[in-house]
Amino acid sequence: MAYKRSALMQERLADNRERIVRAARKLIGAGGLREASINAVAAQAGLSTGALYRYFPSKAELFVEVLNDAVRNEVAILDAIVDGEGSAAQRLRAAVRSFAERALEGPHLAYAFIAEPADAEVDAARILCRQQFGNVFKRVLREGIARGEFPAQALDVSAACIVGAYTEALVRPTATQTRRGAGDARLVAEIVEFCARAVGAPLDAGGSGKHHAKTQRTPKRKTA
Amino acid sequence: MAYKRSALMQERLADNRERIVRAARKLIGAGGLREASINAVAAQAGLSTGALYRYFPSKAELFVEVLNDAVRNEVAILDAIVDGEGSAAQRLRAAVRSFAERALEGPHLAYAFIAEPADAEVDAARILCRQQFGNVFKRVLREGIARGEFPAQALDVSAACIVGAYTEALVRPTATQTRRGAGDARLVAEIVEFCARAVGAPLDAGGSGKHHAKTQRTPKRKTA
DNA sequence: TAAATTTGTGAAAGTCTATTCACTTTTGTT
DNA sequence: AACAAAAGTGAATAGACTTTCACAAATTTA
Repeated sequence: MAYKRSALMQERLADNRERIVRAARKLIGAGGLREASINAVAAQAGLSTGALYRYFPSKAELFVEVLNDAVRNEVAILDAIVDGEGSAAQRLRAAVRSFAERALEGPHLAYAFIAEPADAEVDAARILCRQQFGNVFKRVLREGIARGEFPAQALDVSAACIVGAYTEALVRPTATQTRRGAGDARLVAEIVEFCARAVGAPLDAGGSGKHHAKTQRTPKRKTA
Repeated sequence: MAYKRSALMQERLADNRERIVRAARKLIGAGGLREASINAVAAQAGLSTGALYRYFPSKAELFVEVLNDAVRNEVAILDAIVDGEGSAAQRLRAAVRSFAERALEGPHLAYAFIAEPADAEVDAARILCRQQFGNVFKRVLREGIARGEFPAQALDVSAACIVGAYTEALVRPTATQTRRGAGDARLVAEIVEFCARAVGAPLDAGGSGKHHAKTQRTPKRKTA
């Protein structure tokens, strides 16, 4: 009779797949794509190299999945912020801050996902991801402009500039091995204000942008 | 008696070296680091692979030299603009515009130099280069703030954001295979205004930033 | 428990490219 | 011209990977 996977087996397979993805994400987060060789990923996941190929046809496809997972998660968070309460300026600030804070938690991951190139295949996926980030910002911008909060501007250019601005500002210190923790809050605050000014948002009601009511709490990265 | 290189030979060797560097730059410009294999560079330079190693000890060192050459050239241009006439805001705009325009001429080159990672060695060199770009912008910012043209802000963060903003805005369309030429002027103008607003510069006297006096002509990339 | 089928293993094969090196050609000295 | 030294060649080497595959272990059916 035909072979049928038991429920338990189903679960174990799904679990393996999950563990592979997580292993890859962890390694990328720790040391960029450079550190995430197939062997390393397999070892980290507690499987043999060969087994990996039962779950993913190639390294590239594995990475694309890792990328998409992470971005889906990220975009969901940003979406929630952008579709939330408050003025467009407030929401824009909250979105930038949220993204920046999480990026600082896993700098290599952010870098790998936004900038570090790999196969053509992965690159293609990444471009779509960047656009997804851009789209979130475009939404707030469009709304802010419609409401008269921001001056008229090219949405796509501004959105791309925002993504680029904080990417660079976040990645540079990473590369320079700057000590973590200390100046992070200030760094994030400055990036937020840079972006706010850039889109022509009015000054933050709370003052200089350093000590103001925390309108939106930044959720932690999903762990499940 | 000891071997002594004739003047003619000296010249030819120097010429070869130069040709290798140019070949590498050309290939990188055409298709990024990916396309610039040692074999390809050698062929493009009209030499054998082996010969290349008489001029450079490794691929990484060759790339570092290409990078430094290009950046030195670029920074010199920006320096001239930043140390020139006019308000800080005008000079900042001119610098961003100049950089953006030249980057659009060789998009892959700009990308490879600013973002595309390679060996640790090349990466290290690139970080220094980015800082050099950042320093130029920091100078205008500091001056503008001192003069009361711009509000107080973290120089290093703003400078990094500027570099990041136009990098992303310039690179994204490249990756997306957008048609060149048509929207370029608009793209550059929008990026310039984004950065100007971001540092808190007053509105451009010339209006929306699209049709205004060309205060500073952008020099072409050096060809010699 | 035996046969059938799927899953897991890890050494070996395949791939891609930087680097080397035995050899040829060219250049400089006597 | 004859010899020494340097520059140039490109096939072979080398190393770091991904990917495969013959085989072992585990799981499902009868």
